[in-house]
Amino acid sequence: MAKSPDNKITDIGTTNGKKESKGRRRVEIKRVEDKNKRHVTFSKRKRGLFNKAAELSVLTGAETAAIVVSSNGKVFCFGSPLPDTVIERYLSDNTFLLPAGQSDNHLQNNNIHHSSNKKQIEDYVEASRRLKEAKVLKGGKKNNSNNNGGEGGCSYGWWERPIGMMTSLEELEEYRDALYKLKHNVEVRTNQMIRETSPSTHFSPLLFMDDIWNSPELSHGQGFMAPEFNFFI
Amino acid sequence: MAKSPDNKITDIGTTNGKKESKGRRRVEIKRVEDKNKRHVTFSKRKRGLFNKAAELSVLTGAETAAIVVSSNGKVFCFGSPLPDTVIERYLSDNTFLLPAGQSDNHLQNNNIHHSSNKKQIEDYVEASRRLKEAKVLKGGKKNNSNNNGGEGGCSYGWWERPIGMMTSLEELEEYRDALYKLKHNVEVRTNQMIRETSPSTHFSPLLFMDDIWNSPELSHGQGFMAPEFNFFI
DNA sequence: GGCGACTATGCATAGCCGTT
DNA sequence: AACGGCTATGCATAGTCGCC
Repeated sequence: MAKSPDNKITDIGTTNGKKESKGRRRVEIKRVEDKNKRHVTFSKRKRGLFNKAAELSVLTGAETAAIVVSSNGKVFCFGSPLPDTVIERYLSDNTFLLPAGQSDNHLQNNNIHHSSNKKQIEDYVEASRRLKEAKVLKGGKKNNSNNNGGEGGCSYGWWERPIGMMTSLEELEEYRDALYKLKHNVEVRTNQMIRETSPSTHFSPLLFMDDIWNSPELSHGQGFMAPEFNFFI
Repeated sequence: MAKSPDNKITDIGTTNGKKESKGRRRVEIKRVEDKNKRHVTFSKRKRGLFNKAAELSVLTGAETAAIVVSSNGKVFCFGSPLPDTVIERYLSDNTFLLPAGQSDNHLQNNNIHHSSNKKQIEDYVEASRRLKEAKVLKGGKKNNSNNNGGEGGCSYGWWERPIGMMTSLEELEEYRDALYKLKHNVEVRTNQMIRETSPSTHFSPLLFMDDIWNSPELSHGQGFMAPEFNFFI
């Protein structure tokens, strides 16, 4: 066990303890206020993130992409096939269930969520950390639904949440029923359209996607990284 | 252990076999051949990747998104604001795609767009975006105080809206397929919940594959995870 | 003061095992 | 055959120092 016996995670800054070593110290997951340190952290961790993405890709054969936008608005990306390839994949597989409403007018879009999101994600990461710690300290069986998280209210509507976040059976069943209706609706409409238009001649919604996948010039590149990566690490 | 002079991940294979232990062992970064192990690695590392992305976001205030597509084709994603938000940022940052390049570091970033595919990709992205917008999942009854400013006040369920606005057959079919997937997701989840229904109306320990990420207590909707996340991991 | 290099350490995770 | 949990360990990285 690497941890010291008096592993008190919460008091890193030892009140009167010895001055710690020069090594890595535990850091709270909240915004780093010092601008300099923040930038360094950004660089280091961005690199680490991309590395992880690359490794995951190689190890498991998964396609991975990571996008990072610095607080200055600079965009960095990594993708195992090309970032765009993976993103296309995401968009095509995920056209449903997304909160949507993210308009196409880039920066203009002043989604109110954005600002409040920061705080929430901080809370959430912090809470997850505390949960993990609690588990470690207790060392016993997992203590689910413990009060670590503290805060309650979800600020997202239930319809915006992934299925896994729907906690009541009623919600799920209601949702399922709604989907049945919608499915039926769509099916009827689709068939109607098929009848109205032409036979099944033009069935290639994602044709060009395949073109991209199979393009030899694109597939040999393993893990693409934006050039910026090289000088803003 | 002393630091190795070169810690690039590519030199990992150098080490000769060391002693065996139960702890983590050095692993070469190459495809894991054993299917089971590969799956486990995928799950663990995907989780780690998302965690890193979240932390980076909190620490530095950056926007981050990560997309992972398993070798089975299942799509998982995380985004600090919503994944789509970050992706939009990324996509709209590709200003160099436009006739008048302006971005500083041009580069062929992930520029696969020079080919004839470019237009197609753009069209596709645009189409999927429109499709997504058509599916704005808003206006459900249920709670939610948090009236997100978007376009909230639809008194009818979203599934009751006319779908006549979808003008192309492709869109409809894609939509239908998406619904099938989603329906399946919901069904599986519902059944799972019914099976697990416990006296204590609260969260079942088995409820979420990734307790940290999906726990309603902890995630508040920030750091959005794709629904598919629930049945693969 | 930004950038690299270094160092000590926190954290992620490979392998295993017990449950479901 | 997926999942949660454990343990030991590799790896990432916070802080520091030295150089530009």
